[in-house]
Amino acid sequence: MPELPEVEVTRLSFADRIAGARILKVHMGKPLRWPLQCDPESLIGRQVIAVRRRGKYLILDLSVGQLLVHLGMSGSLSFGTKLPPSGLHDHFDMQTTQGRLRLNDPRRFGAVVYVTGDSDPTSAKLLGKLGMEPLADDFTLQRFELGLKHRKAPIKQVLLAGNVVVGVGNIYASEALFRAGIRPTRSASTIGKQRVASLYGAIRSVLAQAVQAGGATLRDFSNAHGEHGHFQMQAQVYGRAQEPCVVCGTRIRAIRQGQRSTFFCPSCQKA
DNA sequence: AAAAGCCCCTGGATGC
DNA sequence: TGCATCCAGGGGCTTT
Repeated sequence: MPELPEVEVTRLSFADRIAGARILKVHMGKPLRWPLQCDPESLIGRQVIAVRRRGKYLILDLSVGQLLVHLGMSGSLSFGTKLPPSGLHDHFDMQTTQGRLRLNDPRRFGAVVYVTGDSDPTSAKLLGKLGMEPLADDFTLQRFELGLKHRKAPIKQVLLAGNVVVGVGNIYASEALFRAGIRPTRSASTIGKQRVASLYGAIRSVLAQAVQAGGATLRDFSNAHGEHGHFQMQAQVYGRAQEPCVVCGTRIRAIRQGQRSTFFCPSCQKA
């Protein structure tokens, strides 16, 4: 579920509150996508220094090592001193001196993985091939053009793949392409300079707006305070099959690309 | 190197 | 009410 905005909103909702906390107890529920890679007991006594984000991963820097947290499709984090009793889908529960951090993830595509640091092989495997951070200064139009240059696949799938630019998932890929007026099936390398520039701007502005809106809550996303996002109200094509385009009134169309649904306006996104 | 499929898993909505 | 089917915000892995 969570794309870059939801992960960033989650980070912002607990990073300051957990910073400096000492780990008191760690409990794992059912297996997640990958094992923790360490004895939970060994984390006790370590401090959480800071929470960073890389793509859709959260990185909890500990006094020794790091925890990589991924929310998968259905994961969400809560952090607080008065969380309700642990439930069926709570699969990671970490008590600290400043509150309890909990991952709820019904589908268990998410993960919490311990790594020793940036050079840990597991860290390299998971983070090493990630593309550019869309909201960072070093994500430039020139680098984006270069990234698309040799990609013949449909632009929607190149965005989703995450090896050119990270964080753009199924909702924001459709939204950014709509705002840029580009057909999702268009081969990435054949998009003209002008239109690549539009897409570049659209990716950055859509993601930034979504962070501002607290992310998108389609069914169950909430930040670590338990608050829902409302970007879904600003979605112009995602989930709007058969509804009129907000710009021209043409019916929004839904297609399948690589086992995922894509939404676009056949009139506003002609090429 | 890049592209296309296949899974992992649970639950909600829809249809018969 | 029950049961089958399809769909869902991701992405690593294997095979072309």
